Amino acid sequence: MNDSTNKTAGVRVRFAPSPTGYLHVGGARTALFNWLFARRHRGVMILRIEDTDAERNKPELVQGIIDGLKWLGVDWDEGPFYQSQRTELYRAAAKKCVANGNAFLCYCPADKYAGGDYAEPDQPGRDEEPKGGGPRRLTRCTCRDGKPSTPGAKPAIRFKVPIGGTTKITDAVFGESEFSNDEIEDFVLLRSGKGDEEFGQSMYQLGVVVDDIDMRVTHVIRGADHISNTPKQVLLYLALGATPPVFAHVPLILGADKSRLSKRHGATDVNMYRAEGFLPEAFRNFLALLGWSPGGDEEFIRTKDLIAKFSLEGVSRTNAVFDRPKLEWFNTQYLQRLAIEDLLPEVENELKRSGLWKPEWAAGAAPGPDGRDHAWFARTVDLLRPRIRLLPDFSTWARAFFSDEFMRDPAAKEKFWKDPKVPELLAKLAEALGNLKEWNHDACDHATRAVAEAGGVKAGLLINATRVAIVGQAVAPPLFDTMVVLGRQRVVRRLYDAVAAVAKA
RNA sequence: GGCGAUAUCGUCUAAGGGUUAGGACGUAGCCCUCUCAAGGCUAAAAUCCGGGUUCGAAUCCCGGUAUCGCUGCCA
Repeated sequence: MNDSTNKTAGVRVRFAPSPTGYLHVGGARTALFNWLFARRHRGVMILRIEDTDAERNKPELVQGIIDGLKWLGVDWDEGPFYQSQRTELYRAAAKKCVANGNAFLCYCPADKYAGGDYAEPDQPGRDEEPKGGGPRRLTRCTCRDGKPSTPGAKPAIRFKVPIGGTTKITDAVFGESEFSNDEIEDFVLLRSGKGDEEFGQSMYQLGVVVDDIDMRVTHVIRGADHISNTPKQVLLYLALGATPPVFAHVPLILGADKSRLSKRHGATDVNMYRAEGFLPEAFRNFLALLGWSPGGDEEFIRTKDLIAKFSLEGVSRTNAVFDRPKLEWFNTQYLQRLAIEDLLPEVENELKRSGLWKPEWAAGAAPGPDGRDHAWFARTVDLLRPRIRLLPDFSTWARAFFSDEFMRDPAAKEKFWKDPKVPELLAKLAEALGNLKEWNHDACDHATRAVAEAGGVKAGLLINATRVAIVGQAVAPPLFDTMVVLGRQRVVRRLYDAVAAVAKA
């Protein structure tokens, strides 16, 4: 393939999103690959905002992209640079191309060759209009021979693509491919000026190349949708007297139906996964394995190992389907396997968000009036975590552990309070627990089983009924661990409360 | 339509001429068990089709098909 991994000295990569939307999972994956590559080679990661289309860009979206990257843990060493602030650089480069005969002034009307009505990416019309059979666009503009079609109009600058011959591109993941120059149109470098401007903003092809040269980018790692653009860019590098970087195109991420991932496939905005309560490291691990493999059988790969193992050679050439169930599996794995001190801050944030957090649970804080402190918090989270799927479950599913205001699930009552002996048993248990000399797992265990036996029922019946009584749910951690963590007072109180609740019903 | 690329279980992928084609998610069953998870075990499940090359092809070559991308004064 390529000796890209040998050229590790001075690796410089960039992630270059366009603020026309939120941070898409595809973009996030591209950002992650760039970041892993940079960190792997102790190189430099650059963030560049490609906002040269005033019509479509929304500056307020930049913050969302940055938030998404930060959540993902992808940081950068240089930037963010904004292309909208670098206009002069592009104009100078375009003029240089005109001067050295590689570009020309084009006076054609701006919409002369437009392929049709381009709707927003996620709207239905998009894929239908410009498909096959559409209007044939130009490859060679007549203006290149100095024959302006509309003299007097403001010109754009177009690249003068060589007639005949081929342009070869080398890609670290796709290998070599060759494009016939006659298939490459005379693409626009610089938009025509509006008002009293001589020229407008740069087009994509010019902007990337000028910036990648200026920022000394060594490896261009980006989505495979740019493969077809690459020959144009190679031509531009040559015209500007520069050496092309190593290109590494990464396969696209598709939806479950194997079509391009879009909103109708569900969440595509990275920030939605944060909002849903996925752990960033789990998301990162999942994303890293979409289109890349370390070669072996490992799947649970911590970030530092991701960095150590990442290489362009391991990048696949086939598009990958975004498989949400697997993402969820990664999340539960991380929820269970993370060091407890790494998980605690995430849970703290979640409880703060839902208003259940108490300051005495913070590290180093004095215990609250009920004796609960940071150690209690850690024990409780540890007890809860095997059953948690997403962070918000701590606030909803596990609410009874953090608050005395909780509801008992009607279905759970229906299932485990059916037996007419339940109220009497719960009352007896409350009494027995109240008299316990010690409050620990085994003491609770013995007391509970004794009450069940005395009442002539199987222990399981009482245990399940008690679970519903003290946490309100059919599903919770093992009962006696739950009792210990809740504390005697709460357990006894909730048991009597349950007896009353049954009586009322 | 043209050009480019890709094709291994439903999904993510390993195997870069010789393996019973491996692992993971999901699915099904069993074990564990106070619920539900987790965990353990087991099962079903793939080399797009057709030609070559070769003693031998998932792997190399050609054709077909399918899919994806590009084909904008979008990025």
